[in-house]
Amino acid sequence: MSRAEDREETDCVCSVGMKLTWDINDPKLPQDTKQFDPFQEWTDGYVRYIYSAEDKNAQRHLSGWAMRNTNNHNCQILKKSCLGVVVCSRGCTLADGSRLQLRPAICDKARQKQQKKLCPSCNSALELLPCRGHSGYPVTNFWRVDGKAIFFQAKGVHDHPRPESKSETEARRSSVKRRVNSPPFTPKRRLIETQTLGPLLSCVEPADRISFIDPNFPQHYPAFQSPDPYYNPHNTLGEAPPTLQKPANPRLYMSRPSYEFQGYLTPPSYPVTTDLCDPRMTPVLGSSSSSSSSTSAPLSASSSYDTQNKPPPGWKELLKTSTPYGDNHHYYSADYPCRYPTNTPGSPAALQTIITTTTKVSYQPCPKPPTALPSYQSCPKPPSSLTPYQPCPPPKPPGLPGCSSLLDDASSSAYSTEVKVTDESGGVIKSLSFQPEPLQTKMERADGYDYRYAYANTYRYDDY
DNA sequence: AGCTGCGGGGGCA
DNA sequence: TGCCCCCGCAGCT
Repeated sequence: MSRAEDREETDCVCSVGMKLTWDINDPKLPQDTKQFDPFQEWTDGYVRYIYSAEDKNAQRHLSGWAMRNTNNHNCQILKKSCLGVVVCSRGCTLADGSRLQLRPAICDKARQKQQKKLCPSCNSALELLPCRGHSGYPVTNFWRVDGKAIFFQAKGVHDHPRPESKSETEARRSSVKRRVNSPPFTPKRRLIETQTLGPLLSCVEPADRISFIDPNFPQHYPAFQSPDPYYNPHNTLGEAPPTLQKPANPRLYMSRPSYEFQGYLTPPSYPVTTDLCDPRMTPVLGSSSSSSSSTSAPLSASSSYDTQNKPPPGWKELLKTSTPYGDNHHYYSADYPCRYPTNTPGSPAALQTIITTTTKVSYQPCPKPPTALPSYQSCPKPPSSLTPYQPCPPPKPPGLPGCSSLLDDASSSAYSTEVKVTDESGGVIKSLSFQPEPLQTKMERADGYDYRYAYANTYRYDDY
């Protein structure tokens, strides 16, 4: 795809990065950037963002998607490609029709190890749904540091559900650790806990999955709408409905409660961070979100990634003929190879609250980014002059680095939401604040842009 | 152990 | 030539 096409596709979106015309490969990127985009964890589609070089998440090239480094032989541009998502090969469902959506391990070895494990629910093999959202290839993200800005460009539309976010995976891991280090709890207690924190797994009825490839499938995939509010692991908060009416979480009926996966299934003190990082709920994680490294879920896919990652023959042709991106409404193509459905926005069920935590919604402007903070350029270069792309170790700026800027009129009116997740003793485990997605996504949605997966957080915006 | 980034290298169009 | 991918390595957490 040419740069002009990219621009044409994305110019309708009004992030700071989209307002300006540039391409990650341009010799010179915009230098007069005075405003930056708030960090977007769940980017999707052909989008561009310009982050502040002070943004820690941007510095770490963070993404909710499982992105692995891809060598593009360009040391100035860091390229990452999406690994997809790990699901149960049988599409097994729990009582509520939920299904696993695990984060593939980034490390090849870890991923292979992950693939050897079984579904904690049905014991069947797990499957890695590779991402083929970019002309049959994985969605790619590009990062480039230039001046005081970090330029981000994404190419492709994820054709699979979201895996666990990095923060989720880390939280689960730490939850497992806590569980290991703490006295075992009874199933009864787990019931309470799950009812309180909600499920972390997402799923779709197998039938839905089958119908997913139905060319007649509606653009918004209502058929995939799960009646269960717990459908998506990300709908931990924003998608939360006003009530807590919900039967016991199906995870309670996992056949192997002692499975190592249980920490993932029923974390007693799981920090609800998932969709607080949703681009539609632009996170303001700041330094506290400096998740060092996430890990893959302790599950595996039955099929080889490498095999699946190979675009099937005729894929490109299919995509070309369907021109899924031609009109910037890629999801509307009947031929678009969406392989995995999710529920639909607007679903009342999807709006159900699943965490009973201290949720405070405050309306407050995002502070302007500090102006005199160290930039990438100020960092000592490595010995090798051939590696210009060397993000500095995260500085320790004051204030809220994650809320580094105001986008425009739209974003300036944005407000942040702070969520405090408390443990059983009432202590705050994690306190996060986040913002609704920037205007960009709003406009996308106005175009019917991103309803594919109907991540419950999407609803939040509408609720606003 | 796993994440991350870098770099060499092969295949393909 | 550009893009894709795989692989190994090293540093870090």
